[in-house]
Amino acid sequence: MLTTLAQRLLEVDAGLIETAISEELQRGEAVLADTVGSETCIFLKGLHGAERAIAERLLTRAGGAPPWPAIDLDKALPWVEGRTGKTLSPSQREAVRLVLTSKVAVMTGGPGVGKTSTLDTILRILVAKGVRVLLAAPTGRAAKRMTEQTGLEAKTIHRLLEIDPKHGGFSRNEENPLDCDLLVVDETSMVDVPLMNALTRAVPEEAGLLFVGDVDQLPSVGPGQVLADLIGSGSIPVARLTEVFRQAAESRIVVNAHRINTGQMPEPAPKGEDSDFYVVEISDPDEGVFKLIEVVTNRIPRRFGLNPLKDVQVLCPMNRGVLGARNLNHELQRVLNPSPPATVERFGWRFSPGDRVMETQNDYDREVFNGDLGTVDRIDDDEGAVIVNFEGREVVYPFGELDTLVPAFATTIHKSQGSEYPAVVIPVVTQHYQMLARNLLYTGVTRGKRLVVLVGQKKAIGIAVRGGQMKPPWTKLREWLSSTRQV
DNA sequence: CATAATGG
Repeated sequence: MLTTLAQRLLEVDAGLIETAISEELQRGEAVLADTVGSETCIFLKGLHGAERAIAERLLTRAGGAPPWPAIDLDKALPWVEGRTGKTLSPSQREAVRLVLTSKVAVMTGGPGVGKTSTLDTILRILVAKGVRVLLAAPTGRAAKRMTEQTGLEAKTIHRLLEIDPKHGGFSRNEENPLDCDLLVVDETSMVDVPLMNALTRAVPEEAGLLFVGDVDQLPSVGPGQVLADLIGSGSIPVARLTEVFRQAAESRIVVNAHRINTGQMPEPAPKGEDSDFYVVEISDPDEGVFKLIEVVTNRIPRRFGLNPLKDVQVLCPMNRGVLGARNLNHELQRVLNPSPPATVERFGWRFSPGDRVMETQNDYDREVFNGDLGTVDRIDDDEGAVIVNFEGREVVYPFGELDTLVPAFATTIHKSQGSEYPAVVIPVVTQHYQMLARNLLYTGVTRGKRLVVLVGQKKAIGIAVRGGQMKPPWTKLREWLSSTRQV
């Protein structure tokens, strides 16, 4: 893909490009993948230069003291607990202490470990001390959720940095830095090198930085693995939250998420025992489609009383293939909403009352964000619009504006990042070979709150758990951060 | 050979 895209872009021989790329790699400069418009293109740029700049800025700051005065936690913690009515665990308190004494810090942990309440405590203390805090996240939904959870306004990183498409960059930079004492970034695992470069450029040197996220989730699709490198470098203080509060410790979901992370096959509960984690074995993809539909439409509703239209989410490693999100959307729509009273066909999809749908772009006017799930309420022919219900709120989509709406009976694991569902069904077959990886399966499995069902080939699950096809790391951020070559 | 995000 690299070479074909580069070839199309540069109109040169593929062999030449391969040579150029390997030479760049030899020299310690690498290839940077970036996007222009909707096309992913490859540019030969100094990716490592960007990583070095990030490392230098972070190391300079990490060496300094935070801009807020020392905080007496023996007083501050009881004060917060009195207001929230929540008591923090010892590991959460330690995380609060570490973050409040560090100018640059990382807070990481999986779902249910209390990242949110720990962050809330940190923010309450700092805001009460008059510290100017800014909050940001890489996606619109994550920013919206952060706003709801903290009661403070959070923006997408792009909006915070005031993206300026005309000049192809951000208005916020060294010359026009953000006005804050601390910038908190949530869902940092989704931030890639170019965005982190822009972000660190725009943070004033005196200000602190806190990166929150789950390292075990999928890395950014764009270049780099920024959060993993920040943690792996050993040069930045890391608060790791591991104790799981949300689900009982004996939850098979939690146990198996951990097993997947450590390269072990997920283990179903002993036969006959109640569980929240199941594996339905299949021999080939076509049988998989049949069994998956059976699981979603019959077995889960009957055994767990869950509604397949609302509670069950199918999460696929990819869009393509019979067990891809695209095909399963058609199949599930056919079975779950067989004879709707009305139908509108647009952009290759059918929309009917009862359909589960997803918005795929942030719409700040209608307050609907990329990844938000809704249900088609009705089709208004007079108005020429589809009316979609998002969590009790009616949103009107004129027929001509349905291009950002897609059926959501099935979606990709990538798109599910940052969402949770009562039940999750994940097809895993060797057809998904290119995508099979630990963090992909981990991310999918940890989206399920009450029930997870893998419909797959044992061989494919094995490939994923063993790490799939490992790509050589092209990035050097970790090395830049670890090295003593500080400015 | 596949995954995804941003905004006016």
